[in-house]
Amino acid sequence: MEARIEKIKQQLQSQGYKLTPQREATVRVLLENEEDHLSAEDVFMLVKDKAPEIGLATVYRTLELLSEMHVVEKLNFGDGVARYDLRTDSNKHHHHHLICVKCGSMSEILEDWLGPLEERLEKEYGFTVLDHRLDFQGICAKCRAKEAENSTDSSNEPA
Amino acid sequence: MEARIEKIKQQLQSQGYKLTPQREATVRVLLENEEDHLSAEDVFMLVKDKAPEIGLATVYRTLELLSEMHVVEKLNFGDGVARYDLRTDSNKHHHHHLICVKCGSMSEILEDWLGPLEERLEKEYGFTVLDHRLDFQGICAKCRAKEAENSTDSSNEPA
DNA sequence: CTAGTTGCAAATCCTTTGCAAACCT
DNA sequence: AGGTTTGCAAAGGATTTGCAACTAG
Repeated sequence: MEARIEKIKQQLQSQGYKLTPQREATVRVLLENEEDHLSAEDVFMLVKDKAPEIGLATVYRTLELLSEMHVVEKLNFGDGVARYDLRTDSNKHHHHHLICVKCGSMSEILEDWLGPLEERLEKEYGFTVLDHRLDFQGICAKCRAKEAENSTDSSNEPA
Repeated sequence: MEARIEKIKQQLQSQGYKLTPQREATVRVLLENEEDHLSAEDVFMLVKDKAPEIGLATVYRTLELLSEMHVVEKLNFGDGVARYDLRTDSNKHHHHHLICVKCGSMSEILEDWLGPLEERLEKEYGFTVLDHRLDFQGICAKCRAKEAENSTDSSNEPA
């Protein structure tokens, strides 16, 4: 973990930016919550534990800076808040989301199923893919099970 | 076109809603701009030509209503504004976007390349797919050509 | 030192909401 | 006539920005 912070520090400094305590605290929060998709507000809450005097604006500024430097990726699901993910490596972060419209849960498929499609885009459309986002909205296994037990079966064909 | 409006009118009425002149004007704007992904503000501007007295709030309310009725689809790219697309049919609207990070242009691939993936999700994850969104970010053919002519070639490997 | 950075509060942007008046069916 | 819908303006939530004070390198 210290190594990753050091690396980020280098990246910042190479662009003339400083790794302030606030920024370091923010990065640590992101490192400690790599599995989640934290919103700026989430990050703010968590950072305040480490550095209570930090302001929300600073968190926003830091996240934006890190985003520009491709240290984090700014994600956007349909819920009106931006979410931030630490990038695994400096380049690709290909994963897919399964968003359940019933319970709001979100899981990930980390496999990259899109390689072949990207090749087609390159060939058929002349489009160079830098990144992609694939979100599936639907009903998760858990909610489906719940539905099945509650009502015997009366949802699919109201016609 | 009149037929499609009539159909939407029916849908509204079947739920106890009315097709008011403002709503009709809004739907007409959407029909006349099916190719675009209009924001609420865009729609508002265009509707004002037909019905100058309309308010922005009404446009928002209408779009939300149409969205709930699955007449339009509310799209969300990362730019802080919701965009609205008329649905081609009442159920599936599977298309993919190619968003160019250089010029901001967006084109669509209407083919549905994801059928097989959705089957895998159903089988391997027990996840029922209702809808999906696949966005590719990258560089479009036009910008790539422009890049190639401007600089001879010096962008890929800064290391 | 001194340019980059911070915290606060005010400002902005998009979207939603309260309410009385106006309207469709 | 009665519930819906409208327009306005004010409220709301997320994010940004101005600015004087502060600090990392």
